[in-house]
Amino acid sequence: MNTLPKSFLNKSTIEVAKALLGKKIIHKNPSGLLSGKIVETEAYLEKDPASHSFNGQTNRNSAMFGNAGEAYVYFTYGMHHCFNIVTNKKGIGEAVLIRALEPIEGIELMKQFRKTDEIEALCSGPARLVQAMQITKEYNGINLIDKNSPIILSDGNNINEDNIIKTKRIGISTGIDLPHRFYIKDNPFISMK
DNA sequence: CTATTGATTGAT
DNA sequence: TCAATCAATAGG
Repeated sequence: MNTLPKSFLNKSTIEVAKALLGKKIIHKNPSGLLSGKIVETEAYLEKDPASHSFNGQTNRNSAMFGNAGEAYVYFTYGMHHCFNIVTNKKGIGEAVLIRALEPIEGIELMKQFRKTDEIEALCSGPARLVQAMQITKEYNGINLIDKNSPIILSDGNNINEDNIIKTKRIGISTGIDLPHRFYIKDNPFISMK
């Protein structure tokens, strides 16, 4: 079970968003191991009106400006958290939003956290997977490619370019023309179906 | 200090 | 289609 090499993040945010498909997120939770395969992502660039970083660094989004491979966890809509993987160099506010996972380990725990028995509903949405994986804002800014972190990014499959669908992003009101959402073709765990 | 707005979800 | 629910941000 290896963490992703640092060089993995040494690419553009768009490239990283695509390359993350098929990789794994593992949370060493006190109640048990929780893990899932990334099946859907969205890229947020610094010059993107839909990005939190568009208007510069603030207290809320400062984690986005950290080093690649760190976590950016934010709270929104008064009730939800979302989980991002920071990309690009320190000082540049770019990140990849994880929108959906295919549950692998700790499925019974996820059912409890999410209060549902439907496997396909456990992690098929940015706020859903955060609930299922028990990610909290305490993890904002932690290093995800350090073996000692509670949450790590792990190696997995590489998805063939032919099986990556590229579309417009979801839930935003600006920048809707940018095709920065990526997901694995024919995967049943995609959000907003 | 007050008002508005979300990178959403779940119920109606 | 709409309510839930609140921190960050914009405006005065």
